[in-house]
Amino acid sequence: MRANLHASVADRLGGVGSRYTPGRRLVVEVLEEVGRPIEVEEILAVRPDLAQSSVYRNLVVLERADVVHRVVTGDGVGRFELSEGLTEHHHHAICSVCGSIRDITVPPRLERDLQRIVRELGRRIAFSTASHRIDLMGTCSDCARPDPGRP
Amino acid sequence: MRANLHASVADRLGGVGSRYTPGRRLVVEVLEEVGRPIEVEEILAVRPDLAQSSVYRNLVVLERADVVHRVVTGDGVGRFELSEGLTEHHHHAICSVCGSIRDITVPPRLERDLQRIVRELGRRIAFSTASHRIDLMGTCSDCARPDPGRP
DNA sequence: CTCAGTGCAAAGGATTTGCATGCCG
DNA sequence: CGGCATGCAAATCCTTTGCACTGAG
Repeated sequence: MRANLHASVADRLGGVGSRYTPGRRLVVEVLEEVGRPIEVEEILAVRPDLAQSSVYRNLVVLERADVVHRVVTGDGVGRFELSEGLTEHHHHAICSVCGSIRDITVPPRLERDLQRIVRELGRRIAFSTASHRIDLMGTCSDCARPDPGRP
Repeated sequence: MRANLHASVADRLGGVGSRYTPGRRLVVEVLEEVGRPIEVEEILAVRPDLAQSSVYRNLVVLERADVVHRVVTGDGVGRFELSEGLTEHHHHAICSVCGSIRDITVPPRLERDLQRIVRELGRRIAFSTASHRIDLMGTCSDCARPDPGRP
Protein backbone atom coordinates (compact mmCIF):
# COMPACT_ATOMS: atom_id res chain seq x y z
CA MET A 1 0.00 0.00 0.00
CA ARG A 2 3.08 2.19 0.22
CA ALA A 3 3.59 2.73 -3.48
CA ASN A 4 -0.06 3.56 -3.78
CA LEU A 5 0.24 6.45 -1.37
CA HIS A 6 2.43 8.54 -3.62
CA ALA A 7 0.33 7.71 -6.61
CA SER A 8 -2.75 8.93 -4.79
CA VAL A 9 -0.96 12.06 -3.67
CA ALA A 10 0.21 12.84 -7.17
CA ASP A 11 -3.31 12.26 -8.30
CA ARG A 12 -4.90 14.60 -5.80
CA LEU A 13 -2.31 17.25 -6.52
CA GLY A 14 -2.99 16.96 -10.21
CA GLY A 15 -6.62 17.46 -9.44
CA VAL A 16 -5.96 20.98 -8.26
CA GLY A 17 -3.43 21.76 -10.98
CA SER A 18 -0.30 21.26 -8.91
CA ARG A 19 2.70 19.02 -9.31
CA TYR A 20 4.18 16.42 -6.99
CA THR A 21 7.59 17.96 -6.53
CA PRO A 22 10.51 16.53 -4.55
CA GLY A 23 9.94 19.00 -1.75
CA ARG A 24 6.31 17.98 -1.45
CA ARG A 25 7.21 14.34 -1.55
CA LEU A 26 9.63 14.81 1.32
CA VAL A 27 6.90 16.40 3.40
CA VAL A 28 4.51 13.57 2.62
CA GLU A 29 7.16 11.01 3.50
CA VAL A 30 7.83 12.61 6.83
CA LEU A 31 4.13 12.66 7.64
CA GLU A 32 3.83 9.05 6.59
CA GLU A 33 6.75 7.93 8.73
CA VAL A 34 5.77 9.84 11.81
CA GLY A 35 2.17 8.71 11.59
CA ARG A 36 0.70 11.40 13.83
CA PRO A 37 -0.02 15.11 13.46
CA ILE A 38 3.20 17.11 13.67
CA GLU A 39 4.21 20.75 13.57
CA VAL A 40 6.20 22.43 10.84
CA GLU A 41 9.06 22.69 13.27
CA GLU A 42 9.19 18.93 13.57
CA ILE A 43 9.14 18.51 9.83
CA LEU A 44 12.08 20.87 9.56
CA ALA A 45 13.90 19.02 12.30
CA VAL A 46 13.70 15.79 10.34
CA ARG A 47 14.53 17.45 7.02
CA PRO A 48 16.68 20.50 7.70
CA ASP A 49 17.34 20.76 3.98
CA LEU A 50 13.80 21.99 3.40
CA ALA A 51 13.15 25.72 3.39
CA GLN A 52 10.72 26.78 6.05
CA SER A 53 8.67 28.96 3.74
CA SER A 54 8.45 26.22 1.15
CA VAL A 55 7.16 23.79 3.72
CA TYR A 56 4.47 26.22 4.75
CA ARG A 57 3.62 26.95 1.16
CA ASN A 58 3.55 23.31 0.24
CA LEU A 59 1.33 22.46 3.17
CA VAL A 60 -1.14 25.01 1.88
CA VAL A 61 -1.12 23.33 -1.50
CA LEU A 62 -1.25 19.85 -0.02
CA GLU A 63 -4.15 20.89 2.15
CA ARG A 64 -6.02 22.33 -0.79
CA ALA A 65 -5.43 19.07 -2.64
CA ASP A 66 -6.75 17.23 0.39
CA VAL A 67 -3.49 15.38 0.85
CA VAL A 68 -2.86 16.69 4.31
CA HIS A 69 -5.15 17.85 7.05
CA ARG A 70 -4.45 20.55 9.57
CA VAL A 71 -5.23 19.95 13.23
CA VAL A 72 -5.05 22.82 15.66
CA THR A 73 -5.03 22.34 19.40
CA GLY A 74 -5.39 24.76 22.25
CA ASP A 75 -1.80 25.91 21.96
CA GLY A 76 -2.53 27.53 18.63
CA VAL A 77 0.20 25.71 16.75
CA GLY A 78 -0.82 23.97 13.58
CA ARG A 79 -0.13 20.30 13.21
CA PHE A 80 -0.41 18.29 10.03
CA GLU A 81 -1.23 14.73 9.12
CA LEU A 82 -2.13 12.80 5.97
CA SER A 83 -5.78 13.11 5.05
CA GLU A 84 -8.51 10.57 5.29
CA GLY A 85 -8.30 8.09 2.45
CA LEU A 86 -4.52 8.18 2.54
CA THR A 87 -4.49 6.82 6.04
CA GLU A 88 -6.94 4.91 8.13
CA HIS A 89 -9.96 6.78 9.36
CA HIS A 90 -9.18 7.79 12.91
CA HIS A 91 -9.76 10.29 15.65
CA HIS A 92 -7.66 12.11 18.21
CA ALA A 93 -6.88 12.14 21.88
CA ILE A 94 -5.59 15.62 22.65
CA CYS A 95 -3.69 16.29 25.84
CA SER A 96 -4.72 19.60 27.29
CA VAL A 97 -1.50 19.84 29.27
CA CYS A 98 1.17 19.38 26.62
CA GLY A 99 -0.91 19.71 23.46
CA SER A 100 0.25 16.40 22.05
CA ILE A 101 -2.10 14.49 19.82
CA ARG A 102 -2.45 10.76 19.69
CA ASP A 103 -4.31 9.00 16.93
CA ILE A 104 -6.99 6.56 17.93
CA THR A 105 -8.85 4.22 15.71
CA VAL A 106 -12.38 3.38 16.56
CA PRO A 107 -13.61 -0.20 16.53
CA PRO A 108 -15.87 -0.82 13.52
CA ARG A 109 -18.97 -1.25 15.58
CA LEU A 110 -18.55 2.08 17.32
CA GLU A 111 -17.44 3.75 14.13
CA ARG A 112 -20.62 2.60 12.48
CA ASP A 113 -22.62 4.20 15.26
CA LEU A 114 -20.63 7.37 14.90
CA GLN A 115 -21.26 7.55 11.19
CA ARG A 116 -24.94 7.22 11.81
CA ILE A 117 -24.96 9.96 14.41
CA VAL A 118 -22.92 12.32 12.29
CA ARG A 119 -25.07 11.73 9.27
CA GLU A 120 -28.20 12.45 11.24
CA LEU A 121 -26.75 15.61 12.73
CA GLY A 122 -25.73 17.00 9.37
CA ARG A 123 -29.18 16.39 8.01
CA ARG A 124 -30.82 18.18 10.90
CA ILE A 125 -28.89 21.41 10.47
CA ALA A 126 -28.58 21.55 6.69
CA PHE A 127 -24.83 21.66 6.92
CA SER A 128 -22.85 20.07 4.13
CA THR A 129 -20.64 17.79 6.16
CA ALA A 130 -17.43 16.73 4.50
CA SER A 131 -16.00 14.89 7.45
CA HIS A 132 -16.33 14.51 11.14
CA ARG A 133 -13.87 14.53 13.94
CA ILE A 134 -14.13 13.19 17.41
CA ASP A 135 -11.58 14.53 19.82
CA LEU A 136 -11.12 13.27 23.31
CA MET A 137 -9.72 16.01 25.45
CA GLY A 138 -7.96 15.14 28.62
CA THR A 139 -4.61 14.26 30.04
CA CYS A 140 -2.14 11.95 28.38
CA SER A 141 -0.37 9.29 30.41
CA ASP A 142 2.85 11.28 30.43
CA CYS A 143 1.23 14.36 31.88
CA ALA A 144 -1.00 12.38 34.22
CA ARG A 145 2.06 11.03 35.99
CA PRO A 146 2.56 13.12 39.13
CA ASP A 147 5.05 15.94 38.56
CA PRO A 148 8.31 15.00 40.33
CA GLY A 149 9.27 18.67 40.44
CA ARG A 150 6.45 19.67 42.72
CA PRO A 151 5.53 17.70 45.84
CA MET B 1 -30.90 31.19 34.69
CA ARG B 2 -29.21 34.45 33.82
CA ALA B 3 -28.41 35.62 37.32
CA ASN B 4 -27.05 32.21 38.02
CA LEU B 5 -24.48 32.48 35.28
CA HIS B 6 -22.53 35.28 36.89
CA ALA B 7 -22.75 33.61 40.26
CA SER B 8 -21.26 30.46 38.79
CA VAL B 9 -18.57 32.44 37.05
CA ALA B 10 -17.64 34.29 40.23
CA ASP B 11 -17.55 30.95 41.94
CA ARG B 12 -15.25 29.31 39.46
CA LEU B 13 -12.98 32.32 39.45
CA GLY B 14 -12.81 32.26 43.20
CA GLY B 15 -11.84 28.62 42.97
CA VAL B 16 -8.59 29.57 41.29
CA GLY B 17 -8.01 32.61 43.49
CA SER B 18 -9.13 35.24 41.02
CA ARG B 19 -11.75 37.95 41.22
CA TYR B 20 -14.74 38.62 39.02
CA THR B 21 -13.80 42.09 37.85
CA PRO B 22 -15.83 44.41 35.63
CA GLY B 23 -13.56 43.70 32.68
CA ARG B 24 -14.04 39.98 33.07
CA ARG B 25 -17.75 40.38 33.45
CA LEU B 26 -17.92 42.31 30.22
CA VAL B 27 -16.13 39.53 28.41
CA VAL B 28 -18.48 36.94 29.87
CA GLU B 29 -21.49 39.02 28.90
CA VAL B 30 -20.32 39.33 25.34
CA LEU B 31 -19.79 35.59 25.13
CA GLU B 32 -23.20 34.99 26.61
CA GLU B 33 -24.93 37.35 24.20
CA VAL B 34 -23.21 36.13 21.11
CA GLY B 35 -23.72 32.50 22.02
CA ARG B 36 -21.10 31.05 19.75
CA PRO B 37 -17.31 30.89 19.77
CA ILE B 38 -15.86 34.26 18.80
CA GLU B 39 -12.44 35.79 18.32
CA VAL B 40 -10.83 38.41 20.50
CA GLU B 41 -11.21 40.81 17.65
CA GLU B 42 -14.98 40.37 17.78
CA ILE B 43 -15.03 40.91 21.51
CA LEU B 44 -13.12 44.15 21.05
CA ALA B 45 -15.48 45.21 18.30
CA VAL B 46 -18.44 44.90 20.65
CA ARG B 47 -16.62 46.50 23.57
CA PRO B 48 -14.01 48.90 22.21
CA ASP B 49 -13.50 50.20 25.71
CA LEU B 50 -11.70 47.01 26.69
CA ALA B 51 -7.93 46.89 26.32
CA GLN B 52 -6.78 44.21 23.97
CA SER B 53 -4.10 42.91 26.28
CA SER B 54 -6.52 42.74 29.19
CA VAL B 55 -8.96 40.71 27.15
CA TYR B 56 -6.25 38.24 26.27
CA ARG B 57 -5.06 38.11 29.83
CA ASN B 58 -8.54 37.71 31.19
CA LEU B 59 -9.31 34.94 28.76
CA VAL B 60 -6.31 33.08 30.10
CA VAL B 61 -7.64 33.46 33.61
CA LEU B 62 -11.18 32.59 32.59
CA GLU B 63 -9.91 29.55 30.79
CA ARG B 64 -7.95 28.41 33.79
CA ALA B 65 -11.08 28.86 35.91
CA ASP B 66 -12.96 26.80 33.34
CA VAL B 67 -15.33 29.65 32.62
CA VAL B 68 -14.45 29.87 28.97
CA HIS B 69 -13.21 27.32 26.51
CA ARG B 70 -10.89 27.96 23.60
CA VAL B 71 -11.72 26.51 20.21
CA VAL B 72 -9.16 26.67 17.45
CA THR B 73 -10.05 26.03 13.85
CA GLY B 74 -8.01 25.53 10.74
CA ASP B 75 -7.35 29.23 10.37
CA GLY B 76 -5.27 29.24 13.53
CA VAL B 77 -7.25 32.00 15.20
CA GLY B 78 -8.45 31.29 18.71
CA ARG B 79 -12.16 31.53 19.41
CA PHE B 80 -13.79 31.51 22.81
CA GLU B 81 -17.09 30.37 24.24
CA LEU B 82 -18.53 29.76 27.68
CA SER B 83 -17.60 26.39 29.11
CA GLU B 84 -19.71 23.32 29.55
CA GLY B 85 -21.90 23.66 32.61
CA LEU B 86 -22.41 27.35 31.93
CA THR B 87 -24.06 26.60 28.66
CA GLU B 88 -25.76 23.60 27.19
CA HIS B 89 -23.59 20.70 26.17
CA HIS B 90 -23.07 21.09 22.46
CA HIS B 91 -20.83 20.44 19.53
CA HIS B 92 -19.63 22.37 16.50
CA ALA B 93 -20.12 22.63 12.80
CA ILE B 94 -16.98 24.20 11.41
CA CYS B 95 -16.95 25.72 7.96
CA SER B 96 -13.71 24.90 6.22
CA VAL B 97 -14.13 27.84 3.86
CA CYS B 98 -14.62 30.78 6.20
CA GLY B 99 -13.67 29.18 9.51
CA SER B 100 -16.92 30.13 11.18
CA ILE B 101 -18.25 27.90 13.90
CA ARG B 102 -21.84 27.11 14.55
CA ASP B 103 -23.04 25.45 17.71
CA ILE B 104 -25.14 22.37 17.38
CA THR B 105 -26.97 20.57 20.11
CA VAL B 106 -27.37 16.89 19.83
CA PRO B 107 -30.72 15.24 20.50
CA PRO B 108 -30.65 13.35 23.80
CA ARG B 109 -30.89 9.96 22.19
CA LEU B 110 -27.86 10.57 19.98
CA GLU B 111 -26.00 12.29 22.76
CA ARG B 112 -26.49 9.25 24.93
CA ASP B 113 -24.97 7.10 22.20
CA LEU B 114 -22.09 9.51 21.91
CA GLN B 115 -21.38 9.42 25.61
CA ARG B 116 -21.28 5.65 25.47
CA ILE B 117 -18.88 5.63 22.54
CA VAL B 118 -16.60 8.21 24.07
CA ARG B 119 -16.51 6.43 27.37
CA GLU B 120 -15.63 3.17 25.73
CA LEU B 121 -12.90 4.78 23.65
CA GLY B 122 -11.27 6.40 26.64
CA ARG B 123 -11.25 3.12 28.48
CA ARG B 124 -9.59 1.33 25.57
CA ILE B 125 -6.65 3.67 25.34
CA ALA B 126 -6.12 4.48 28.99
CA PHE B 127 -6.54 8.16 28.31
CA SER B 128 -8.04 10.28 31.03
CA THR B 129 -10.81 11.94 29.09
CA ALA B 130 -12.08 15.18 30.52
CA SER B 131 -14.43 16.01 27.69
CA HIS B 132 -15.20 15.12 24.15
CA ARG B 133 -15.83 17.16 21.10
CA ILE B 134 -17.57 16.26 17.92
CA ASP B 135 -16.88 18.58 15.07
CA LEU B 136 -18.61 18.39 11.74
CA MET B 137 -16.35 19.81 9.09
CA GLY B 138 -17.82 21.01 5.88
CA THR B 139 -19.30 24.02 4.20
CA CYS B 140 -21.71 26.39 5.84
CA SER B 141 -24.79 27.56 3.98
CA ASP B 142 -23.25 30.98 3.34
CA CYS B 143 -20.18 29.57 1.69
CA ALA B 144 -22.12 26.85 -0.11
CA ARG B 145 -24.07 29.52 -1.95
CA PRO B 146 -22.44 30.04 -5.36
CA ASP B 147 -20.03 32.99 -5.29
CA PRO B 148 -21.68 35.91 -7.11
CA GLY B 149 -18.26 37.41 -7.70
CA ARG B 150 -17.06 34.65 -9.91
CA PRO B 151 -19.18 33.24 -12.76
C1' DC C 1 0.04 48.68 52.49
C1' DT C 2 -0.12 44.77 49.30
C1' DC C 3 -1.14 42.48 45.43
C1' DA C 4 -4.29 41.33 41.64
C1' DG C 5 -5.87 43.71 37.72
C1' DT C 6 -5.39 47.24 33.96
C1' DG C 7 -3.53 49.83 29.84
C1' DC C 8 -0.14 50.99 26.73
C1' DA C 9 3.50 49.91 24.00
C1' DA C 10 6.92 46.75 22.67
C1' DA C 11 8.32 41.94 22.09
C1' DG C 12 7.56 37.29 20.49
C1' DG C 13 6.44 33.36 17.68
C1' DA C 14 4.08 31.14 13.97
C1' DT C 15 2.83 31.89 9.39
C1' DT C 16 2.72 34.56 5.07
C1' DT C 17 4.49 37.28 1.34
C1' DG C 18 7.78 39.90 -2.08
C1' DC C 19 11.11 39.11 -5.13
C1' DA C 20 14.67 36.99 -7.84
C1' DT C 21 16.02 32.53 -9.49
C1' DG C 22 15.50 27.63 -10.93
C1' DC C 23 13.27 24.13 -13.43
C1' DC C 24 9.57 21.13 -15.59
C1' DG C 25 6.39 20.70 -19.44
C1' DC D 1 9.53 30.18 -23.48
C1' DG D 2 5.69 30.29 -19.55
C1' DG D 3 4.48 29.37 -15.26
C1' DC D 4 4.76 26.74 -11.15
C1' DA D 5 8.13 25.93 -7.47
C1' DT D 6 11.87 27.36 -4.40
C1' DG D 7 14.83 30.17 -1.02
C1' DC D 8 15.86 33.91 1.46
C1' DA D 9 14.58 37.74 4.00
C1' DA D 10 11.25 40.96 5.32
C1' DA D 11 6.61 41.61 6.65
C1' DT D 12 2.28 40.36 9.00
C1' DC D 13 -0.80 38.65 12.24
C1' DC D 14 -2.27 36.95 16.59
C1' DT D 15 -0.82 36.69 21.13
C1' DT D 16 2.14 37.50 25.08
C1' DT D 17 4.96 40.34 28.05
C1' DG D 18 7.34 44.46 30.59
C1' DC D 19 6.38 48.19 33.19
C1' DA D 20 4.06 51.74 35.59
C1' DC D 21 -0.32 52.76 37.57
C1' DT D 22 -4.90 51.98 39.83
C1' DG D 23 -8.04 49.97 42.99
C1' DA D 24 -9.97 46.61 46.22
C1' DG D 25 -9.38 44.39 50.65
